[in-house]
Amino acid sequence: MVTTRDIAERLGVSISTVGRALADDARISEETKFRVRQAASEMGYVGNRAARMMRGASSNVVALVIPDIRNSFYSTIAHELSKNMEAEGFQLMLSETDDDRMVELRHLRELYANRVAGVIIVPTARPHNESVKLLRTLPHLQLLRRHPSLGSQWFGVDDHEALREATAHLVALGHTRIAYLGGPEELPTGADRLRGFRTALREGGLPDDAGRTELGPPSSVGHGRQTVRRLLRGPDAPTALVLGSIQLTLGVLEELSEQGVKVPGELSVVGFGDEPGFSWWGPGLTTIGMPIQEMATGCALWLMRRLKTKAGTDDPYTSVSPGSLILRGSTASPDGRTPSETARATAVD
Amino acid sequence: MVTTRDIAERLGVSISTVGRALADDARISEETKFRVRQAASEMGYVGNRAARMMRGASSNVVALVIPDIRNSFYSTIAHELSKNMEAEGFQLMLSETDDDRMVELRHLRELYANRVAGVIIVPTARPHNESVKLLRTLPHLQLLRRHPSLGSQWFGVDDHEALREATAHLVALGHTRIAYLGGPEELPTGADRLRGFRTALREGGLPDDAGRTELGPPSSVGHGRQTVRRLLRGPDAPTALVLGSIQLTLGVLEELSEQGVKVPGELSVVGFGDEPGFSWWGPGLTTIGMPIQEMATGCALWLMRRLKTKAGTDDPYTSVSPGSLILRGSTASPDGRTPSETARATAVD
DNA sequence: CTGAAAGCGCTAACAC
DNA sequence: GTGTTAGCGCTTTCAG
Repeated sequence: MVTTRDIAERLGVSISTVGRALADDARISEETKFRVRQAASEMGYVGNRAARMMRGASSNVVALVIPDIRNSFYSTIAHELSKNMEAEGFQLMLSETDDDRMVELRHLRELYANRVAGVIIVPTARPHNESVKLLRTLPHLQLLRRHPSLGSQWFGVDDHEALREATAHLVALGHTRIAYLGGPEELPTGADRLRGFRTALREGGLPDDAGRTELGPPSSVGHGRQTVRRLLRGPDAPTALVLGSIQLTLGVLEELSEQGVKVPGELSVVGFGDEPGFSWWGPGLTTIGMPIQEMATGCALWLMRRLKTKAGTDDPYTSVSPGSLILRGSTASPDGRTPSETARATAVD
Repeated sequence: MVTTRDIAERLGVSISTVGRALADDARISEETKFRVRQAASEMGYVGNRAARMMRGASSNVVALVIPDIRNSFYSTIAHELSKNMEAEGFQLMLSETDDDRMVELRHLRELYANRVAGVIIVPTARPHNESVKLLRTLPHLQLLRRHPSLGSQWFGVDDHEALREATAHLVALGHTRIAYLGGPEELPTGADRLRGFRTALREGGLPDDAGRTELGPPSSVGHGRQTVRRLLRGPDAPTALVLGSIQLTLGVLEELSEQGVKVPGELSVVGFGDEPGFSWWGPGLTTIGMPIQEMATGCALWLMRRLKTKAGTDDPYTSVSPGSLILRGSTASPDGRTPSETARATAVD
């Protein structure tokens, strides 16, 4: 492991001359700088960041704390962050919580021990008290989910509006028995999406029992499969289904394919997110597209700026990106007409 | 930022006593240990790993260097590593190279500057010379791709056999114009897969011009779309297609869906990898399943052991996991019979 | 059982 | 222009 001292000895100069030369200090002659850089390169010198950090330099590591990287929302975010940060010389640390607050805490402790420069976090439903304390002393940013105790720097999407729009689409088609399958209410996103669903029903003038809600683990494909199977077996089976998470959507699609359920004939479906396979599923999945990429880029740029300018930019900051409903073939009127036929019929009426 | 010194001052003991108490040194009385731990906890003390590293402690960070986390192979690997490492108190650094050797080099420099404990890398086609040097001084492990200059610690899958098996399946069905679309030959995986394809043709007794190979960027969905479009337009359009990368498969599936190509009627297709949507694509995609998860777990365990036991376990190590052909509906004889019909026919013949 | 002191690699006063 | 020195937070001799 070659150090500045090694270079100094070899060149017969002092350690600080080497340090200054490498830092391109104005007081060092060009010739010395050249010799030092030459030697450093030859000897394979790479500065020790641990030592620099002890001298007050800040880390160049930013951590991303998320439930599960296999969820494409999060891998998109990780990619976008990584790309933007690499350009600025930052490295990305990846911490998966599996939505377990104790795992989250252990990660945050490690991140703090490593004195990371910043943290971008999709918090668990109820972060541990110590997690909150740790984050208070670290530049951080919440993503998607927003927990009041973790400050007011937040980048997310308009979950309420997205679900409202998706549900309103089904209401407009004439559905009166609509089910919503999404994450638990204790997650901020889960609560917002559920509210959006209910808002649309209310605005559509539907009675309270028109909507049926099934909440559960948002990242469980299996839970999606089981729930949709149960929903369809019941006596008052819904004629339409709105999803509130990618993984649940994946489970539902698998199950519906396997059972040979006719979509949109027997059931209209609105998915969540827009995965590669969604467009070729059955008649094409009508789904809620989320601007994850844009959000992640914004988030990266904001944090980079925050970290570069030492300034205490701790002002509340909120960025809400809108989702968009992508219309394909999986939704139709309960009587079997397609959306366009319904539109025409409505126009004639 | 609270240090051991702060604790020492508050308790009126020396810094070394605090250090020893926190390290659970045998020479410190239980009472003192208790008081120190109490104070540390109250004051929110978290040890500074940078300082520890300067005293010779090793980092608890392992880096994963991959082309693109959005590729589900890599996100699965990242997840599996993360899960296994968290249990051992390690953190995961994520570095994306975008298959650019200069980006790869910049990442490796940073990783070295941060003195990471180890590196798990899916190398670019031709790593920079300095990258090779850096890796030599760092415990590392190659994943999937294997570059001779980067040592002989490698975890991967049997690409040759996987493609051989997939292609043999098509040959057995009676196809005589088979196309292979995969990554460039300069990637070790690309070369192996291509060889597997050719081996199967040869073993099937097909002439050299039976196989048509299209090599290109393995992670470009768009390239997959364009190539399949071009292939199908030609005069000698193949009757079967084997894919050699996930992203290319995604592109091909999108394009075939969009163009309404009849599968397996007009074209038999064998995909690469097994994504959620592959089972519900058209008639179900026959595809090459890769045991990525098992490989990643093995890889994590191996590296953890290697890092825990300071021992210089630098013996060559190679682990090859076998892929498996998953039969669904996208392959049939060129004359339109399904695989089972062919089997029966063959039996009768 | 506990304290004093040295030193890891680097940077930044403070000399000359 | 360059050298000397101190000190970041921690561990680890070496002394009591």
